[in-house]
Amino acid sequence: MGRQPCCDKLGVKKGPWTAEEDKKLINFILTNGHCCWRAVPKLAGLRRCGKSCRLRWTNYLRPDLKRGLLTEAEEQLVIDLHARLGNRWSKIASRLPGRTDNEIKNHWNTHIKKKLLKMGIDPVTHEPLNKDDQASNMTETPQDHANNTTSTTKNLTTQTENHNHLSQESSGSTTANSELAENSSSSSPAAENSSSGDESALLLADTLCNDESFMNNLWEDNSKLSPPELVGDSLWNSCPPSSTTYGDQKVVNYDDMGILPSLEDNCSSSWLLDCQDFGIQDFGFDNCFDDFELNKALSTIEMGQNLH
DNA sequence: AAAAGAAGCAACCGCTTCATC
DNA sequence: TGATGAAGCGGTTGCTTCTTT
Repeated sequence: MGRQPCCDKLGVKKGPWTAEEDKKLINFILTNGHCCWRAVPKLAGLRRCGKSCRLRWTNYLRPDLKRGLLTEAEEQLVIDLHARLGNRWSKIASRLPGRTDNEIKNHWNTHIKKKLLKMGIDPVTHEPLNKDDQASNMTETPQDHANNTTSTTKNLTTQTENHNHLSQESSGSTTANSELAENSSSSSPAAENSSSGDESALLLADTLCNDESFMNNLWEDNSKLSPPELVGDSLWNSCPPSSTTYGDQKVVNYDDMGILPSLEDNCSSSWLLDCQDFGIQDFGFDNCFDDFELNKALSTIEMGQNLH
């Protein structure tokens, strides 16, 4: 006796989801939640596999999803995390709220991979493809340097002093990344390729990267180099992040940065695009938004569309 | 204007992990 | 402790859209 298939293959619809199906799924989940994905299609009146419903919800319908291309900062973070975690897309996605593993995986394969190859960096190992590239990397400007993973790691050592200062003041930030630290100790492709002489530096780099306040600083620098320009991103980057000053160091507050938008921000942008397609009343959300919030969000979307 | 090729992305498949009994 | 089922994950496929010729 083999394992039961996740769904009855007969009569189960495949392929792209229709607006009607989306509507049913959204209505059902928002009303009842998803106690058991296997039961969802039946209860929601969908001829779909539970797995398919879960995927559709997590990758496309979830209210807290962002839309649009990844920003430079997000891309850089993906590269950094990929160097440390490898193809563990869900782990990477968990560090980028509003982004799905599927989205990041697709973006990696279609954009970042090519970018890295163009820069002469092996997207698998995050090492220079050949020695010539390595030599050219040695002559690059500090700004170029900050735009690739290997250089980010190298730069980390130069910022140790600042980091130590910051980590003392921002208590508790390192523990939030315990999993990263755990993973990076052995499974990182970059780490695997490093010589034993670099181990202490890598350990230091790991420690630094595990410190959110430190990464905030890096991100802040990156944002200076390449401010988000996409209209779609402007929806959730429009609010400047607040910051806390530690001595002469300014640390950007994570939750206030565009890269980690609040749930409210997401609800009022990407998710409402779906509402536009269906008509928000169809979701039975009439009570969730007051008129002001709803009109504000919809007008924001319209403005964004007019810019295109 | 049409065809061909490339790129992007949503969705599927099958394996793994985790929880429960 | 092993069997089972549900959910999660990563690789892959295939459709749609865009670009080039």
